[in-house]
Amino acid sequence: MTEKHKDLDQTLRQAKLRPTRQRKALAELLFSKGDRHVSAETLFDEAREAGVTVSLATIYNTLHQFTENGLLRAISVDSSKTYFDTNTGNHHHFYIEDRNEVMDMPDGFVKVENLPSPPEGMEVCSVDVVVRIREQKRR
Amino acid sequence: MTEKHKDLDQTLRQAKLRPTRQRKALAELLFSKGDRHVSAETLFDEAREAGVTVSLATIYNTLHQFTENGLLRAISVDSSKTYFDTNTGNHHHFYIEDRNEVMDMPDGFVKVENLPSPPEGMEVCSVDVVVRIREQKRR
DNA sequence: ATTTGTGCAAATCGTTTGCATCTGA
DNA sequence: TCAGATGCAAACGATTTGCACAAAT
Repeated sequence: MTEKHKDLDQTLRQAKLRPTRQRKALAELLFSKGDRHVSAETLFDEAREAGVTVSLATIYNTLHQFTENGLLRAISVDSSKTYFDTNTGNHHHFYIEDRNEVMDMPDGFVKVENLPSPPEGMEVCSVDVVVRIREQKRR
Repeated sequence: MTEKHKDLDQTLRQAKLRPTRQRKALAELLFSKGDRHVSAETLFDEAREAGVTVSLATIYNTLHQFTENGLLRAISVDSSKTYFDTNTGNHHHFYIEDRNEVMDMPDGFVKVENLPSPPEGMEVCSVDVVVRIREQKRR
């Protein structure tokens, strides 16, 4: 067993998930090439291309389990598909409207100020900023 | 014909939409009681309760036409349903997670600073801030 | 041996579409 | 009159679910 595989096993165990063949394969696709944004469908295609056999149902299960266990973060930019971000840190997004694509914003300095406090008895889960962008119209 | 109806006709004409029975009824539901957030389904139910006969297809058509013509604004807070806001001005939202409910944030002072500029050749359509909130866990 | 995960196909949910019919200008 | 609007039911795309079978501890 390679080093890489040991790491993946670790990651999965830490997330209290059994390191099954499918989960290891998906974890590798997701976490071994920097920050990524996937949808169930794109990950499914990618898995197929990589020769990994997984069902779409398992892709959905896995994405949700990874999200619940802090390995992924879900983002809603568009009301039709859910995207998952491998960067779970505090940061915001660009959303390219015509291309249905999510991009991380180089973070560390975006600041949201003067937020009104939430209604009585409510607490803040997260503050999400989405900057919708499109190809510049020629003038 | 009442004053109110004349106003609605005006609004619709300005939006280059024929003031049909359905559109007038929906416009009245939407615009005669302050700022509101509806989904196709909630508006549909509301219309039924008000004794207005409209099909769900027409609800969807109308919501989209109103949006394209600046009478409504679409918001994506949750990746499953689309919500429409009768407040088309520049403002942001609270989203109550457990209740699937959108609330306007009292605006005028929320500031987003230090936004990185969009990638070359892209322009900003909008900057949307969503603060996700939930009932405070008792301690 | 027991618990947990997987795959398939059917089911669900929000939304869209095609098309025949109706309505407002 | 006739472009534009409406309603219905069927079609859709993303996601979920039920359940029998397989794999991990």
